[in-house]
Amino acid sequence: MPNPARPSLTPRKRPRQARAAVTVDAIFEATIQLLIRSGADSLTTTRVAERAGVSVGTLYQYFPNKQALIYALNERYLETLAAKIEATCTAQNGQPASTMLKALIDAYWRAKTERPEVTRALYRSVADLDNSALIEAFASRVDTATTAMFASACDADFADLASVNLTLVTVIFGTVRNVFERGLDSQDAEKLQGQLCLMCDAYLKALDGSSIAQPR
Amino acid sequence: MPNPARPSLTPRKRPRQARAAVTVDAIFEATIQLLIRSGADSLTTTRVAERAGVSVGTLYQYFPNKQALIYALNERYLETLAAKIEATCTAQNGQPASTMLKALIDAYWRAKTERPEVTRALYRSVADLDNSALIEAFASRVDTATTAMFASACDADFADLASVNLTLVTVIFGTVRNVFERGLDSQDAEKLQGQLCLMCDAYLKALDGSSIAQPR
Amino acid sequence: MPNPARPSLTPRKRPRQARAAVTVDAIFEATIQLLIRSGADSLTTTRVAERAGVSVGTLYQYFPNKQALIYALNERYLETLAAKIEATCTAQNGQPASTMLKALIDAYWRAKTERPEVTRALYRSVADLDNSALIEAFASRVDTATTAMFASACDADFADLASVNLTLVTVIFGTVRNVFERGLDSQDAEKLQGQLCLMCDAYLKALDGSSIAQPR
Amino acid sequence: MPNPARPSLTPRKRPRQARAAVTVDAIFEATIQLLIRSGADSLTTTRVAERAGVSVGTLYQYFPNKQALIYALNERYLETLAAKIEATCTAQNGQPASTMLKALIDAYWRAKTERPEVTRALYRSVADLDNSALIEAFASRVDTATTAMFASACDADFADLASVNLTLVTVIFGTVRNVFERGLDSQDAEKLQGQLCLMCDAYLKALDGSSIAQPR
DNA sequence: AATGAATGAGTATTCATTCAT
DNA sequence: CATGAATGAATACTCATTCAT
Repeated sequence: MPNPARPSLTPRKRPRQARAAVTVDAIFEATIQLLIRSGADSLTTTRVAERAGVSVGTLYQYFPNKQALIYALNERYLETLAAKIEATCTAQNGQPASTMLKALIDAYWRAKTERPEVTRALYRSVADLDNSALIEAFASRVDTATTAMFASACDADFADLASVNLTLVTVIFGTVRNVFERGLDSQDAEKLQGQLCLMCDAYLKALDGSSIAQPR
Repeated sequence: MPNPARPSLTPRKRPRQARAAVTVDAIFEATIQLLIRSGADSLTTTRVAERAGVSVGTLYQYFPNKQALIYALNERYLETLAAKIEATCTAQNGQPASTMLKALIDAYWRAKTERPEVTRALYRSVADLDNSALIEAFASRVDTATTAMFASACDADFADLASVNLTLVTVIFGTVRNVFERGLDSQDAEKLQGQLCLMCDAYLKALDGSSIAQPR
Repeated sequence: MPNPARPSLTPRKRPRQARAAVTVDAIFEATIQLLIRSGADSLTTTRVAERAGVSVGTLYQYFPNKQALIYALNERYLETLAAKIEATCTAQNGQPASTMLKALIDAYWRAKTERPEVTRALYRSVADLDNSALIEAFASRVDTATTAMFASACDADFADLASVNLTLVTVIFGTVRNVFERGLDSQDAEKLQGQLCLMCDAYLKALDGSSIAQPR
Repeated sequence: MPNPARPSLTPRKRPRQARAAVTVDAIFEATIQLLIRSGADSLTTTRVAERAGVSVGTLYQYFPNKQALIYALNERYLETLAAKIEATCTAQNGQPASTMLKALIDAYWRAKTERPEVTRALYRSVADLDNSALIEAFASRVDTATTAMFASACDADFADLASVNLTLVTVIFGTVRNVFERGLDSQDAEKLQGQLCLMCDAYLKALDGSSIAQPR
């Protein structure tokens, strides 16, 4: 429930006509570019509009304020990301757990590394914004998808699936974030991806022998 | 080599007298408080000075600009954190790897969770700031300490210690960060800490059987 | 009780040093000049500051927002006006009612006509502003002063002093306002002032014969 | 002669068809509503159009600019008011002066009090607008009507009718305005209306005995 | 050393008005 | 005739920083 005191973060109007959609996309793209080049601090609505090739007024027709613009940008980003993860999960239905893990790690890693500057820029922009709602929505979508996937594994049965799922997702996502934070080069990153797979696999196998997960 | 174009981030003068140290501490504390309460966006030097009980002029006697203040704050924070990790690593010398892992995870987790709002505030404030230098210095200190520790493990010999160390540190730090990002409650967090230990342990054991690590 | 939702109208800080007082006075004077020349609509804080010979920032050190500036200006104006009326009332203590009336009308009329453009400018500027609090405070001060004066009249005793006082004050003030509104020339205005005295006098005499006021 | 520099205040086109008249009326009504609710400052053409249920474009078909809209609104208002006063004056032809006075005061008072928020809103909106032309036209119509009325009084002959008329009209109109300005409650207002009648009556009687008015 | 008044460039945001559809 | 997306000049207000006292 958003605090009614603080200004709205919801878009002012949805683009109905084709050209309006183009306008909104241009604004989003311009925002990303500026975020990458100069960071969130020097992001001004005027510059965004300028770069997008529209007037400030137009920008404000679609976003009630600057925060709402950044918010919407993150929303769009997370939505795309969630969709990718969901697709991956669906595709892995019935596979062995180890294959699933590899696929999940790979999909997430790839999505984040595809346009690394975008990832970095958004990681940063998000900072001051109160986007917990977005994060929560994203987390919930992902949880649902990955949980369903792991539940369908042909070679494992998890006693406490929720816990296992939370662990895996948190570790994977966190590791990726930290790779960006430390600015690891792609060689290190690649090696690390492999080690992460290994680690998660080992984790599942360890569970297998414990009281949490039972061999089938 | 710092870019000469961007303003200096180094403090203007070091506090020599006792009361000056008090002043600087008050400024740091005030900054943290404001960061927690209202976020980096509404952090102004005037407000920091006000809350610290000094005049703006005084603040500028110690910090050449706002960035330098935040930079110094993070520096102080990371220094403390690094020191804690180093202490932990030293204390674990010669222990079994599993014990080391547990200790490292616990130490880091505790340091971050002690004053969660501070952690969160700093995670955020850092965003726009170009603090890669800080992060790198911190990472390097930590790497040295943990590498030395793992090398001394009484029950393991790592074929590629650097790789193993990087993996563990990245995974652990990243996981903690993600716990904050998702805003997990303390119950979930605690459970996750246990699972993380389990996972790292399993990782080491898996390495044991592979070509990377050889049993002694 | 001011609505806490709308921005404060109270000054940000009181000028303590002599030069600060000069600054504030310059701002007030500049505001009046601009109000006279171009009206409230085109009054911008930038222009006020410019004309006052200070920076916008300085203006905002003393007034939290534009409204507060106009509010303070009116406050100052009404305070001066109230003081003049109070002085007049005090001076008339014990005089015959007719003399009092003449003095009151004369004092108010003169105060308003002294700098007619200022009067006109303030009449206008007040429009959108919620200055009912100011008006009320002013009215209350005036009521007290005039009531005390009329009560001391050596030749009359009012059965319903409150009512008589309200009538006289409302009629006098209203008439003056309307003179400005219609833009009467000074000849007409002067004649009207005389007629107003006559009318008020006649009113008091009429009351004398009625049940409201008793001859002593 | 209107200043050619300032934008025209005359309507762009007169509504010829019935539905156009409805549109214009809706725009007027919407303007009044917004004026009442939020004041002249936050009155925007977009909002007026929205509330009137038409597009901004349509609004601009009838009014060349925002000022013209407010101007026209006041014009309409003053026209109605003038008509009411003229009707009252005509109806009083040949009556005793005292009756006339009572009728005039009553008519004006009633017209202003009927929709007090409208009165207040228009009193305010007018402020910045250069509507002296409107006021003058209104004053002239009223003067003609009241002068004719008083000239027909069956029981009085005024030596300086113009002066008497100006006095009465100014006092009455001004008093009413001040009642609104001070925000008197209806009880006080009613009492004041009575006292005003009394006062004006007394004024006429006083003139009777002086050199200005001669008994017939 | 400390103070805090003054500065003014810079920013978010609004809104009257136009004009292509 | 009607629409409403686009415009961009204009404005209130902030805040890092300086410097005279």
